[in-house]
Amino acid sequence: MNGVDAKHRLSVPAPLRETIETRSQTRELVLGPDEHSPCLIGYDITYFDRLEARLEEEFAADFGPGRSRKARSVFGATEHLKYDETGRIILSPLMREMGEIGGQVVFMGVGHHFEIWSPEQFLAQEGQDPRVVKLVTALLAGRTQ
Amino acid sequence: MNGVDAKHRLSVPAPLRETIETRSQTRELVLGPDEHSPCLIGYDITYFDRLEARLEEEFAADFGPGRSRKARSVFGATEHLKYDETGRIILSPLMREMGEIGGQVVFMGVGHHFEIWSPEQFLAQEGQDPRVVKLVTALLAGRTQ
DNA sequence: ATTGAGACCATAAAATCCCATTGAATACCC
DNA sequence: GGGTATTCAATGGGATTTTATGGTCTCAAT
Repeated sequence: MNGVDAKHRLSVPAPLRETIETRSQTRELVLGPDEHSPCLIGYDITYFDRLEARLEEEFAADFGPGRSRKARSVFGATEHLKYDETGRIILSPLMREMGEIGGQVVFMGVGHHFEIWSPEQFLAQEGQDPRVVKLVTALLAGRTQ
Repeated sequence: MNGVDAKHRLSVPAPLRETIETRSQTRELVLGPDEHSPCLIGYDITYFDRLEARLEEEFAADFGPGRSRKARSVFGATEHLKYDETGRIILSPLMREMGEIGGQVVFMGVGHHFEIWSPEQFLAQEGQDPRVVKLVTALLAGRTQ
């Protein structure tokens, strides 16, 4: 679990930075609101390209309102963030609001991308896996890492 | 049976390391709590990739909430750990807690992945194979192999 | 002036590396 | 075969590096 300080800075966990950098060769990530849950999702820019390609594939020559709607939902509220060698990003007020983010967050890898959760918000969700609930509960209780 | 030292280091058995390295070409493994038993499960990253692929296959173009929930349950409580040439990993407090791990552990291969048990926890489970119980009992009593 | 972003330096804790020791299993030699 | 070297796995301890995070300073925009 990582803290968000008074300047809204947030350290991206080093292992995550490593995969981002090996995948994309940049110190850059894309953040946005999740479609279904009160959390943020993040990924490296190569995955961003994949999302674009998927949209292209799905709609092809169709430039109707459906495409626009989908594009807005996928890309509309995203931000591209660079982090320096100390690995911190700055969360904008919008991101903090959309992710319901307070003073602490949990990074959760979910395969191709990752999620950023407020631990309290995570535990408030129905139907989470009990193992992950246990993990987040332990994090909240201060049993570290 | 291997010990967990004061720095929470744990030697991964050499034969297991060998299979991990031939399978994945890395000195890296994924650890997480088991779904049903109080133990940890571990696997190499090629198996991790397979889990990812299976998720992709199962949900395909479906990006609904079910997919997110499944991804969180599969990947959410896992850690990727590297080990050096001496073959040791560091067990985080959370992993020790979720695997009910104390000062000693038993590695148990179960096909494409392996399990890490506290010997006491293992013996406390109902319905274990008597031969394995005998083995773990012997290990606990100090009779090696 | 105030605010916030961004660069930079500082620090405590934790992870990682490196070297040394033990001890068991195997190879070797007479 | 019996005894002895040799290898390699597991582990202990210290030194070193990395990480997460706090603080300061500058600059630009408001």
